[in-house]
Amino acid sequence: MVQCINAPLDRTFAALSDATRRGIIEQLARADASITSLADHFQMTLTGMKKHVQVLERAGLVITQKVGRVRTCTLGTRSLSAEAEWIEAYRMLFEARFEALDEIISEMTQEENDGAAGH
Amino acid sequence: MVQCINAPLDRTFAALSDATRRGIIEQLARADASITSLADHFQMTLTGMKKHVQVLERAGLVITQKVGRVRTCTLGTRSLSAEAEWIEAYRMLFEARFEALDEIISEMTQEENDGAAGH
DNA sequence: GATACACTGAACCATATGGTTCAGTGTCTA
DNA sequence: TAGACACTGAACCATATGGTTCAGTGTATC
Repeated sequence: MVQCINAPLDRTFAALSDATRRGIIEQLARADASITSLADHFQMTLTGMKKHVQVLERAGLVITQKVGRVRTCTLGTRSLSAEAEWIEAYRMLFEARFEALDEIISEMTQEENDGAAGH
Repeated sequence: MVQCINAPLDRTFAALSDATRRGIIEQLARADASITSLADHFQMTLTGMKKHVQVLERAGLVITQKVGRVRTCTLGTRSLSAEAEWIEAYRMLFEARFEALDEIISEMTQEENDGAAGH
């Protein structure tokens, strides 16, 4: 196996693959919130919301703390740097391919011009 | 519902949440490959590999073309810009929170200093 | 102390995911 | 034309996901 098995990356991308969870993150970026208020906002049962929050928590994107009977959700301490890095690396590869293509094209153009000069 | 339902974002993040699929992308960044060669590289059945490639294809990350009996997989035309933007927006929110925290802390320090000066 | 509130856990359901095997179909190649 | 090769599709399996209901447990509040 060549590919690196990176469970945190797995979990984070999986956590981000759901619109509700991305919405929760956007919501928490504005202000901390309880499970109840989030469930209310996303029109979902408490239990359903708790599951989403757990997924986000496992991915390190959200931190929760229970005080009294209220569990407050806060944006986590991770800045998604590993994920940003992966995507950035991909984009660089992607750009590199186009640059390579550009090179090939310019080489071809060069050859064409040389060929034209030769005639 | 406030959150934006963004199916492409869903599909891309879901596609990236699997280490094998990230490996396939890395592999295709080096060179185009057939289903067979990918299946071989990742020690998986052809059928299994085809499913992974289909997931990547649906997410627009990979393009495939069948010539003769060989289906060749190429890196897609998408540069993951929407995904990079989402993550960047998140990181800005994240940083903003720390800046706000910094402000609060500096305000607190200011007050402390003022208090010390008052004594 | 009764009642309402906020969450929790178990159980259930439908569907998706990640993999397999097996039986084709179509394409090279000797 | 026979055989090998590359893929495809259906069927199956175990597990995960995204949701629900229902029955608690613990905490505020009147």
